[in-house]
Amino acid sequence: MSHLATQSTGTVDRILDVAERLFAENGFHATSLRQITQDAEVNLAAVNYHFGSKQALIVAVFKRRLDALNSARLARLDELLASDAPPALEAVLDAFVRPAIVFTHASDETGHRFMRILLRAFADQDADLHAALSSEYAHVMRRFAAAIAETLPDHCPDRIRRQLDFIVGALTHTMAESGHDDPGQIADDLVRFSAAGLGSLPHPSLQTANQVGAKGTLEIVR
Amino acid sequence: MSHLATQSTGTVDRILDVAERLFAENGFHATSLRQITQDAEVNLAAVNYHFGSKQALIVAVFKRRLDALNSARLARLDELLASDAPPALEAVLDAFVRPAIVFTHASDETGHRFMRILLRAFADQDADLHAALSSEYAHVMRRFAAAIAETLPDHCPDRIRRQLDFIVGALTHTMAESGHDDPGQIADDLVRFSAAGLGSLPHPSLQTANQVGAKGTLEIVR
DNA sequence: GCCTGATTCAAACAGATGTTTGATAATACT
DNA sequence: AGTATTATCAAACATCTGTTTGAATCAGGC
Repeated sequence: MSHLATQSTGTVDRILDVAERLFAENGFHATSLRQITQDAEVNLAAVNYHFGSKQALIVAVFKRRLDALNSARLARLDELLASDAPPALEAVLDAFVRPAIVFTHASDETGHRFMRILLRAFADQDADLHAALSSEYAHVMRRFAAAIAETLPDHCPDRIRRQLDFIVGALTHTMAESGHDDPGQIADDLVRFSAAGLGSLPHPSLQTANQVGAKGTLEIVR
Repeated sequence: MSHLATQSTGTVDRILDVAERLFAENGFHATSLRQITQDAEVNLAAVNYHFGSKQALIVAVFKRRLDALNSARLARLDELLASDAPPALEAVLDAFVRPAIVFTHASDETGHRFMRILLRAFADQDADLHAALSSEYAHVMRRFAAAIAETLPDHCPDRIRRQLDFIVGALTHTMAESGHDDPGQIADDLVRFSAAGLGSLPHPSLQTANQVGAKGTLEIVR
């Protein structure tokens, strides 16, 4: 018993909040359980009691926020697909990009903090972390890749998915580094930037036999 | 005495090589000096003797490779600017992107390893590291931003610099995550992608008064 | 030869780390 | 009521961390 089965006090939430902040500020390894439990005003043993280990705590911190972000993305995508007309490329990209940007620039610093953790997760190639996240993220990325492929029917889906990696990189980097600029402006720029980039794909008619083996990010974190 | 003043045996080089590998594999904090010195077959105290501290070793690992990469970039940019005709946007972007991609996909795994460290440096917002790198990188980024601004004379330089952040993000992410695909193909795609994105900048004529305060990545690591 | 500086080495230092333990307090159930 | 489960707590566990020390070894100059 012990792990996972509880929903009682604010202890586990307080741990998650403080851990999220400290992970973003100092990194996973550099943040000690004593630091977390002290700031959260809980006992040192509470982390191992409620989560099982430090590693499990890291994963828990991620899943909590990622669920919200991806839900927002998919909600916007569903809304797009519900209408009769096929969605424009810009609209699909906007559904993917804007929720992330908006979340990052939330009034409190929560979003910005979390996005720096996300960038860290890309850097730290932590096997457990990737495994935990891929189960959630894979679904989302597949749906967006499919929606984009539908707006660019002439193009190879693998190629599109590779380009999507560019967008993810630009988005992640921008979210982690950007200051307190106007989030709407940033989202506008990135959507336009990405749409133009995708639109510049050469037509497959003159495509020579090139390998698209492409073990890109898609297979690692989504 | 002690620090920095030596160039004797292969001890310091052996430490740098092993440290670079382990930092890329496990991160800075997760890599211990005992691990490094054991793999390098040198004494534990050698790191503190030759570099002064673990932090100084981290910086040293970076500077060694970054010098080579940025030199290659600037050499290609100079070559471009030397010709009479003003360079095309794609050519400037290529001079920035391709050396990084090629270096990342070097025959040995050195390049790929190092690029994962670089991504880690973006994630870990280490003050000392940023300070050490900015002194070198700032020069390079300023020159490329200027060259790009010259090929897009109508546009606001601040805006261009912000777009350059998108490219850096896409490049860094791609280099850190991409497998053993064809590097030339990746560079081609990214250059075309970036050029199209930059080319889609709206003309300043209809530019409303929007702030471009933009404390982007440029000021942090270059 | 001897001496001087630079380098290596084994050992110890002082602390921080994640995790476990066993007791204690709080809560829920019957 | 009383019993069982859940949660919190202080303390200790074993291990790892970066750094320092002082003696041993090597180099080259005189």
